[in-house]
Amino acid sequence: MPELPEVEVTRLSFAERIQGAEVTAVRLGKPLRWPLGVEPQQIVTQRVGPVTRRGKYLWLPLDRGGLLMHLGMSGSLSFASAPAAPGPHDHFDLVTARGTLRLTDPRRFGAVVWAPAIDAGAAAKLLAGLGVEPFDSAFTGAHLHKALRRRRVAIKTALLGGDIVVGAGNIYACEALFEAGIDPRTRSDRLSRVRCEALAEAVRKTLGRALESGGSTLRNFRDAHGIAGAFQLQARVYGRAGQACPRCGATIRRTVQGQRATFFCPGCQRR
DNA sequence: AAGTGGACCTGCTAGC
DNA sequence: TGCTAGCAGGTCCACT
Repeated sequence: MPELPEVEVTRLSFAERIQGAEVTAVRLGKPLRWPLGVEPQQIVTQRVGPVTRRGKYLWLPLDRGGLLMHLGMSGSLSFASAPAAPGPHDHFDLVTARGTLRLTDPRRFGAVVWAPAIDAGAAAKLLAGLGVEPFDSAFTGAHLHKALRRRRVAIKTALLGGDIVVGAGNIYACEALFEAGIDPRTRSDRLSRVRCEALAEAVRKTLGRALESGGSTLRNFRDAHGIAGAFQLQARVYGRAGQACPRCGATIRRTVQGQRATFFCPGCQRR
């Protein structure tokens, strides 16, 4: 589910309200991807600081460390002052005086992990190796071109890797490549500098538009207020195999790369 | 170093 | 109507 826009929309929807709140209880459901890494009791009485995002991870700082959270494929966070009784897919509650932050995640690929600091322990390990932020000034066509020079994998696969630029998952990688007019099967090291400039711009534009739309809701994504996203309605290739390309009218195709579905227009996306 | 495939887990849908 | 195969927004890890 959640790619960078969904994670950022989620962050914006509860960060201000939870900041400064004291943790009064922690409730764990079924195991998530990794163990919490601390006794829940150790978190109680700590205060929540400003929530930040790195790639698709959220960092929730506490007085003596913090929690690194990931929504996996099917996770979402809610923040409510009077939460319902936990359901079968509610696997983490951070109860505070201001409300309860709850991770709901049917597939349990998500995670909540304690670390003494964002650059220490488990957090450091998980965040190491992430690429640049797409909205950072360091993310340029030149950066992309330099990184892609040593890669022979298809550009779609390279974008999804997250070690060059973070944030574009399967939907937005497909959409950005469409935006840039690049065939997703193009070998990374064959992309010219000019096309890398176009791609960097397309990634920013695509993620930016999704952010403005509140993210994409394919199945169950909601922000912490329970609001669904709307970007999926403006997706131009993702999930549209067999339909006409909105730009050139050719039939959109579906293929598989690295065990993930890829959607593209054979008419206006070139190698 | 870079690339590949498998692993994690559950729910929904299309098709028989 | 009921069962089953296939698919889903991520990413870590082991292995070549």
